[in-house]
Amino acid sequence: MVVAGSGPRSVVTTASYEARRFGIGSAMPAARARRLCPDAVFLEPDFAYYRAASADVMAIVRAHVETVEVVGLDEAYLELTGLPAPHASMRRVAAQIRAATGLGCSVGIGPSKLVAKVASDAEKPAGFVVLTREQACARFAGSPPGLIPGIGPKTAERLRALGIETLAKLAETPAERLSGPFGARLAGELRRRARFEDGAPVTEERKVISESRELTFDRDISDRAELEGVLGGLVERLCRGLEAQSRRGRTIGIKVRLDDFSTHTRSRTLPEAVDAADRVGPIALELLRRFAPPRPVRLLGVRVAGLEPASEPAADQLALPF
DNA sequence: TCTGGGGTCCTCTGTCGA
DNA sequence: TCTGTCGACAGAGGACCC
Repeated sequence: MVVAGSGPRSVVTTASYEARRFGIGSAMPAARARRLCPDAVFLEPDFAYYRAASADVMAIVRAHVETVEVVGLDEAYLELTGLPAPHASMRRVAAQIRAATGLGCSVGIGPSKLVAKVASDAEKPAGFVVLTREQACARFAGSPPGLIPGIGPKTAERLRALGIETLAKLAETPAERLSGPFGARLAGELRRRARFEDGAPVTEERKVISESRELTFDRDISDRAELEGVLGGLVERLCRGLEAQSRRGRTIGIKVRLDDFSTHTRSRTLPEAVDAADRVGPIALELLRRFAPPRPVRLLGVRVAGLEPASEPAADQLALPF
């Protein structure tokens, strides 16, 4: 089974383990997935349903653990420090999630978020892996650096070019050798992560700092008026969302992806935060007109950043005469 | 056959005021 | 009064995550 949109440019949201055996994976173009496995059952994603299921799962998790850091729809870090029997607790949580929702989950337990994350990925689906930092180092010594969250395809490729193909090799590579190509900061971070050293706390609150709406067209658009019409619709959608959440922001931005897949952003920061379409719209429009896409456009997006609660009325602010 | 949507964070560069 | 330095901020691009 493959979950993917039906449009000509849709990508795979996820795929069952049976489908993955055909080489199908997340973010792959759906057209390619169809060629790899024409007999697969293709389903349209239903994010409203996933959000509801996610809320059910997270409610169960929160009933057992005080500090929960939710990362996306299907993942969360739980602070287990202080729990009398953390392993037994997590077995109970997993069993309760399955009983209440029919959904399985993978659990990774470790001294840090990094170890826990890699442990939980190690034996999907329905894994239950407990590791110390030292055990993680030993178990994944021969694994490629890309196993570590934060080391993506680009960084992995650059490491490969340096002859670094395993986590053990990365961990023992002198900082000086890495700081040339990666800079001192990233070099240190790469070495630390390769040793599974991570002190990041489990933080309950993830503050939202931007919100956006974007759309990839079924066919590239060159017509200015058509683009401006689409932009207006995106602004309406975005601002309805912002107003519903009582959020507003100071930085208005647009995103344009051209037919050569190059991505361009333009933004402007205002003296005061806004959330209404009649404030955001004209600025987005001006940014688009000024950018004047030099090639057919494949994707158009609009974004409001520097978000703050819209609750404080402007009357609270002192008006200084100039 | 190409490559979504919604986010965060980092880096680099330019500008401006202290 | 002029100049150099530094930090904050804005803007752009890119890597990465689910």
